[in-house]
Amino acid sequence: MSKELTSRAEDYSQWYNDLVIKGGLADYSAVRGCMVIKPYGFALWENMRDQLDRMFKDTGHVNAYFPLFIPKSFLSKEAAHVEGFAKECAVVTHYRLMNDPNGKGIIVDPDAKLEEELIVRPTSETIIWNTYKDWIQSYRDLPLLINQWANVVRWEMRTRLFLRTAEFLWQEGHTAHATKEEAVEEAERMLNVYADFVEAYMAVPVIKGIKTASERFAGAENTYCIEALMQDGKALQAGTSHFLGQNFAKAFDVQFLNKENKKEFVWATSWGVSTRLIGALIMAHSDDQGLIMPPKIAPVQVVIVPIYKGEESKVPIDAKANEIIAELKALGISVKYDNSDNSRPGWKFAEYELKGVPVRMAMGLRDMENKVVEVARRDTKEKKSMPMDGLANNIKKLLDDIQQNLYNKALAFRTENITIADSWEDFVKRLDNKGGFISAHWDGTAETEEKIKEQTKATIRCIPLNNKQEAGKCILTGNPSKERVLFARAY
RNA sequence: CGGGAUGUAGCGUAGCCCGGUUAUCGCGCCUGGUUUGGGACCAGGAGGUCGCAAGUUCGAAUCUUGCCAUCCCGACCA
Repeated sequence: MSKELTSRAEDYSQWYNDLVIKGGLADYSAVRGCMVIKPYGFALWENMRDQLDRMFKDTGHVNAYFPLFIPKSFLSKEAAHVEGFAKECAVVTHYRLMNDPNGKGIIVDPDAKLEEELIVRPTSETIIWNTYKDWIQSYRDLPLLINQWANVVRWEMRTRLFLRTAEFLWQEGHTAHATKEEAVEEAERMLNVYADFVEAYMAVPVIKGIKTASERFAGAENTYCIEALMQDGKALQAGTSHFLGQNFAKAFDVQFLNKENKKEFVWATSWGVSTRLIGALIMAHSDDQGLIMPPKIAPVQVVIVPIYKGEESKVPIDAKANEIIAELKALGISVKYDNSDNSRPGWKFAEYELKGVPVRMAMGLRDMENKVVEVARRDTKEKKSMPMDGLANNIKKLLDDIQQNLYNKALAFRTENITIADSWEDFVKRLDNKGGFISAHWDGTAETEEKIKEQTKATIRCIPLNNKQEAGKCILTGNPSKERVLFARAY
């Protein structure tokens, strides 16, 4: 394995790919546009998933599972929805293979054509609402608060590890409510859950907002989102929560009897975050030495590297290490003890830095005599000796400190990179110079939004929640505007 | 689907322009030994349809044509 990562300044996407691959998270697979998530990357995803799942359950949701395949006719029931997803669907047309009569391997059996094609889900609204029709009759059946952890397929033209793969893992919540107010409240609640998770666990600050009509989810009445800023100045949509109105209820005829014994269509939400969050994590924190994992979701929080001098010193070092490991584990800290003999300490140091393990401890006979260990933190690369006495508690504090420091650093970066533009020239200059979020006036029309996108590649990332109302002039057209919106180039 | 590039051992590569013994080097891997405080060293060893297919030639990794695949930049998108 090559030791150096490509410098960020040189080629950001190469740097990103190196981080993912050399950091041991994932790799390209034999299938175009799909990736293999390696054990280290999957452990990270599991930590994120488990925490999110707890938060969903704390807000009253339960998990279920719906089919991978969606009959083609389901997808077309909601007009905007099919319009949005039709271009990127994988379609199952046959159910059997056969030997090629010409002896050239195996072919699709032409006699095994499906009556109705099946779509591999790009999202599950349709199959779920088709099911909800059977589950909902009365107001007593509401609200219905269900989440599923699943994989989905979107046949993208161009893919990027974690950020945009043909298949990805995610969770999708689908809820049904008796009133519009309740549904809106739910969509906002889940947006807050996402924001809390990303900020508190991933240490990535986000901006909560709503999408403009043209950036809205296909079939939604309103799309809430959290937007994060990456180190190259581009924005990343980290999660979305949709108020679906009664669109899907009407498309799938899901009605309930209210207390007055009158039929009403139910109100819906859906919300999701995906393995893309891992991409956000990488691009928000990593440096030229490799990944940096926030302690709260790091697959390994502490790695201990023993320093041997000859076979006989292994015994006492191993013994002491095991004591320390037991103390750390008692505090719920995940530890890896790497006493493998096939690589030397220096190699291990570099390797765990590449993988982003928050805290590294090195311990040799010298340290044992002095009753200390060498502790190095990944975020600042600061090294110091810490006494064995009270070590576990001090490491716990250190992990908290690293978590906080990562967040502060990312927040400072983002604050620095939200700027205001009041003229078109300034707007374009800021985009080209350092990127970031640019707060500017917009006349509110889709046409202007489109023109800005064409000319600058910048899109409106969101209209921040509780946005300050302020009269101004549109950056492009000069038409009146009542508030600023956030523009950025995005992934 | 447009523009660019690349395909040689598990990974990274040299050789290609100008055809010529047994295809280069590094990492990794295997065996033995010495080592271990920032990517160790010595000795020995295994590993190759040079992306695929045709063609030119006495002879092709190298030249020609076609195909395939991948990556990067666009369009599309979470």
